[in-house]
Amino acid sequence: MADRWALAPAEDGGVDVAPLGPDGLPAGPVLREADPAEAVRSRPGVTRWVWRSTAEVYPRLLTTGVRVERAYDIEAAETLLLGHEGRYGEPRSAAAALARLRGGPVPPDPPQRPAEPGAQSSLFEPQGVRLPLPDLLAVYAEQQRRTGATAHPDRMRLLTAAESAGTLVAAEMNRAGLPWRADVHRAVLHDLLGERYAGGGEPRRLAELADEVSAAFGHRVRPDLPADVVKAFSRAGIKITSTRRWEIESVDHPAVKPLIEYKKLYRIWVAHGWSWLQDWVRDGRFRPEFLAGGTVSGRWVTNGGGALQIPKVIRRAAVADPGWRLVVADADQMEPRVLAAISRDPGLMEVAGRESDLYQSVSDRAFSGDRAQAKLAVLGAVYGQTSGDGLKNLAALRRRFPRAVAYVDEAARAGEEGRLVRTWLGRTCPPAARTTDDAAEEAGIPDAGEDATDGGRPWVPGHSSADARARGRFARNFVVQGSAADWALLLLAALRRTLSGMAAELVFFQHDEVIVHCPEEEAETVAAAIREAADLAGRLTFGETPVRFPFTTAVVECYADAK
DNA sequence: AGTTTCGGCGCC
DNA sequence: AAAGGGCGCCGAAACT
Repeated sequence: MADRWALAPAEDGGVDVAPLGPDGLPAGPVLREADPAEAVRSRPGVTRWVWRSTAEVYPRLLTTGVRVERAYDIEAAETLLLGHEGRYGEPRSAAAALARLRGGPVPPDPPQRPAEPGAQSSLFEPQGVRLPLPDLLAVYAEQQRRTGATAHPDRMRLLTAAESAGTLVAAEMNRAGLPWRADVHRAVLHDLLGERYAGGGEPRRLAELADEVSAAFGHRVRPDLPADVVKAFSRAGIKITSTRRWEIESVDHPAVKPLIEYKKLYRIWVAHGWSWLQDWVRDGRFRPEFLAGGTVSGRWVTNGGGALQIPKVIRRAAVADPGWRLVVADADQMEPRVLAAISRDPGLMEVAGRESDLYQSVSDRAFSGDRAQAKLAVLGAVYGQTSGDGLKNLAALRRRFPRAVAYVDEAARAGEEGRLVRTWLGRTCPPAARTTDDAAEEAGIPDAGEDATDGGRPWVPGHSSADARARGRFARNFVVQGSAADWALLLLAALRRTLSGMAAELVFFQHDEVIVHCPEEEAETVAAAIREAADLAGRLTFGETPVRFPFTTAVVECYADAK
């Protein structure tokens, strides 16, 4: 039996399936199956299912307990391929890809569905435009051809496979949910915010803090209204341009302390308070909807629930089931390790080849042991800091790690000039909006796989506009953040494979952090599996380099105890 | 009245 | 010490 099959839902609730040959072309007749789950279950030898969209097919399979080993998500691949071809903005549905292939009118992508609190059903609504299997196969064959036409077909194949694996993990995590104790959450809220008053107004503690702020100003001020606060400070003879915390903190006024406390608690109340609990927690699970590849950099997003922004104090409510544990693992100093791997800077690779604290090692070499300065310098280089101490420290970083800094400088320059910038595997940063004439004269695309350095000559944002500089910072950050996202996908894929025979489940993923929910006796195996997956992902993503990707792993009952 | 943008802050 | 990159979320403000 072919190890690769294609699958497309049919209009009668069944599915069409067809075997594919090694070349990706159909290797047998299209078969109609009445039961989608049975169609998959009865073909255990299939190692990769090719389908339009994991979100269309997989949630339903999971409800019947059917999992697949690998997938190829045609629409995820289309997004990556269009980006790589410099065609960001073109519709990326399979139907659009077919229209481009056949020369018909290209349908626009359907509008994104907004988040619906608690609507698990949304996972089972048809998403996007269904395509008959033969059409799907035509699009797939064309994608294979386009993949082969990229500068590094092997990397692009790895990227589309990794992104597809990500869609499987996301669907499985959406189904599993993060173990969540509503009673603990309520206790935390009561502890922080006090009693709720009838009528849905502010809880007691917020009302008290608002009164304190008003008392400090000598008149009624609503701390949740920035305009009100700016006006109140102005009346008190203090000029502020915003009510951001860092700006207010430097002000000497008795209203500052209760105001900052108010803002902190207000945030928890509106974003992760009682209504959040009502909306997003059911049956002991927090169920956000993870969306793999939701951003151009490849980072995931969640639809609803703010799952990637859970405040630390609220993590107290994420508690393993009785007899189970949470294995919480986050990558140590991911950004500089990724920068070392993509820039191939010898000094930084050597430092990143150790598992010990990388910022400490960098500071020993370039900052006389001042770890905080070293960290700021590295993050400043990655984020494109333009002023302050970070800039000064950047010079020290550049002296010791010239190739690493030159690498992000070159990405920034390319971004400013509107050229395409790619991650190591070929995920591509959208260039600034420009005319098709501009696009036509594109040449010399910098590629993470090429030597992109220029001898370490500092790059300075010269006479470019503020807009161009912003694009430069975006591109500078993209090569690191995007390559990190690529690596994280490979990590998830490897970990998912290891866990497939166990009771353990991946339940959370946040850029450089994973949580696995597992029986206590599996915890150490899981922790080891994460470490192995991280190193495997490093080798697969970036090739053979000395760079290591260590994790800090904690086996806990409660998420809040992990750090 | 309904929709979009803004300000601010949470996480990485 | 200063205010760089990404995202989502909420209510208020600013619109149509």
